[in-house]
Amino acid sequence: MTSGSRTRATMADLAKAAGVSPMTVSNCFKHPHKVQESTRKKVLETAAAIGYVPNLIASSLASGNSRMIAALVPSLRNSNYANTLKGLGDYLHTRGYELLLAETDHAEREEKVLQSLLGRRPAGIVLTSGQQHSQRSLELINHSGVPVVETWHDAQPHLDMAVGFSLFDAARDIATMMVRKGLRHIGWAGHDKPESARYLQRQRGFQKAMEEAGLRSDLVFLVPESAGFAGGRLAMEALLAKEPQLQGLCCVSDVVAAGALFDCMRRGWRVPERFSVAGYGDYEIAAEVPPGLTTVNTNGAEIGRTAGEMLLQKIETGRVDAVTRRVPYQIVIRHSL
Amino acid sequence: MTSGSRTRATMADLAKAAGVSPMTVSNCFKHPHKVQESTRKKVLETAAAIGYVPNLIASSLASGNSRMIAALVPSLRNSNYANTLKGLGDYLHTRGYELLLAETDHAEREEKVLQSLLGRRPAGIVLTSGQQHSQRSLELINHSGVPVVETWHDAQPHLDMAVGFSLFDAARDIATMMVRKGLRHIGWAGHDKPESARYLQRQRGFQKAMEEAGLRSDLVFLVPESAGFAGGRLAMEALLAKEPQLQGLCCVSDVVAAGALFDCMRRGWRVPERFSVAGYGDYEIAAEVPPGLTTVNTNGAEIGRTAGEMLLQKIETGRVDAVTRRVPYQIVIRHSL
DNA sequence: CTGAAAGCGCTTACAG
DNA sequence: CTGAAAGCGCTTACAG
Repeated sequence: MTSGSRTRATMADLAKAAGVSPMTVSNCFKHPHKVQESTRKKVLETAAAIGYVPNLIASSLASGNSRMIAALVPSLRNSNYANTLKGLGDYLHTRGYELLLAETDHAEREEKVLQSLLGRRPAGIVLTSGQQHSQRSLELINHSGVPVVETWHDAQPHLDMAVGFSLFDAARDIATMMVRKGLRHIGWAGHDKPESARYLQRQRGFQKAMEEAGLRSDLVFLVPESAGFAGGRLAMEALLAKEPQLQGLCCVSDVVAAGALFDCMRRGWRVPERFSVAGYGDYEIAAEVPPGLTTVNTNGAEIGRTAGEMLLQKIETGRVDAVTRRVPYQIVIRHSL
Repeated sequence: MTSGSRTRATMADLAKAAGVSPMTVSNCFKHPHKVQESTRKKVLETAAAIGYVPNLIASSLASGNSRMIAALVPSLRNSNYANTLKGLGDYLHTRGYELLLAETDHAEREEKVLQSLLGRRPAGIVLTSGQQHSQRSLELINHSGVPVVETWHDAQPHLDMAVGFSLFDAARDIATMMVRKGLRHIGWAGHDKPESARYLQRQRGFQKAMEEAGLRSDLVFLVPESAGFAGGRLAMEALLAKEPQLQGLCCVSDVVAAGALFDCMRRGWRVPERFSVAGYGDYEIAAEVPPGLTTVNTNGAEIGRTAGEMLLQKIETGRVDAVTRRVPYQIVIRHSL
């Protein structure tokens, strides 16, 4: 049942059909108050009757506003980014903007992707910084003059605007919570990706909490990001070898934390009686892996929505209330500590 | 360090700078063979020097091809869809197309989203059918005349083209595998979403395998999709009550299967000696949850890439080799059965 | 409240 | 191989 009229009605067609000029049609959609009630009604009815759908490409070219926001994400598989994209997309939709998406895990590819995206003349760009951006990428964006917001970023923006939360504070808070439970020998399972400031900030937050409590802050083991759940087991093994009295593990992510919980199950250790585990991210698995992972929810959707708000404010008014915004995180208490 | 020249160089600027006509510039990019080597070289160099980025909005309007593919997905959190999007996006990028993304979980919202998207004049549409599409949605698409491919779909396309795999076959194959392991009492943990043919097809595949083996095919329990991992536990409990000798559980998804494995751990049941579990989807968790979940990999990325291929073939040549394509699935053998 | 006209930055037959 | 000209479907001052 494929068919479809290949020639869509244009604004001129609609104008003729409704017996008005094209510009009145345009006003009916863009500035309804400028046109008389009865005229508008007639135009809108005619539009529905002939199935008129405004051509936003022509609109973009004529108005200089594409109403498209380009989003670059390192990976859709990361549910944090997926949430950010959902928060962003939902917000944009309510404002009549569309999402132009590109996934780029490599910095080199990022430049090419950016080139293509920029050709589309997006009204704004959302950078989700799983990685650092190359100098050339920054130049491309800068030269384009398109407003940008960096997400999952808690420092000063590299470019224009930024939204995120304090990775440091969040890690410190949950580590402090372990201390308050009475644990004295606590390890950190991190990732060995030195170029990622994000992981380092979390680790520093953990270490700060240990120092504040007068505890060892060197029970640190870094696993490759690619290890997935297995990273939790690797960290358990390494840190237990270093400190046999280890009572708990504070993890760089829920994936690693879930891996640690699996390892506890394997060992027959009860959680949290025998061993405690803290996660980071509040992924879906956190709620489901027994006995429930205590973790920090970093509110990805809200980060996305905030990024959208900042961008549209900048696009439509030329200015923003604040170039950096923080989105609150929450510690979600379940039963793993 | 925000700046950026708000006024970007146009093709006319570049033409003037390079001392040629705009149309020669256009040809340098679109039909390089039509222009003399030396001329082309000069134009390209000048373009790089002034940082010219072709305006694809103007290009789209003039040529009638937006080179944008609109993709509608029910949820980005589902890693199957995330993979499909990645496969699609990577392919489109190599072909100079961009991805216009929208997430819609509700059929009603889908219509509004479709309206906006269609206004963008996408060259093609990818529908990822987590749900049925409303009559109105189908009409909208049909009326637009834009080529569409439905993904994760194994029957005849509702609209135009479809790409997927046999949900039935995949489920039957993995269930048959359980039978071959010598299991006699096998249950099905499915989802109670009657409108989803997708779940039903898997269930039928399971039941077919049981019938072929002369085993009971009524050990079926449906859990709400929203139950997540907990669904596995619920199904275990219900089916064990129905058949105390239950030896294995064939699951509608890896999430449910992982939940079943968690429940086995909780019970202290060794897998697969005491109990076997089969998954569906090969999500990240399948490889990581002990002892490793045997499951079916449905090749999401390949589905996305194939969708892209079909669409671009249709867009650029006006026809396709086949309106329906299947992407092979694989059974990934680990240790849960 | 309504409209004629120019223009957004490209592409595309059509000539030369 | 190169170019002048019309046109894609809108929006936007500017008049009336």
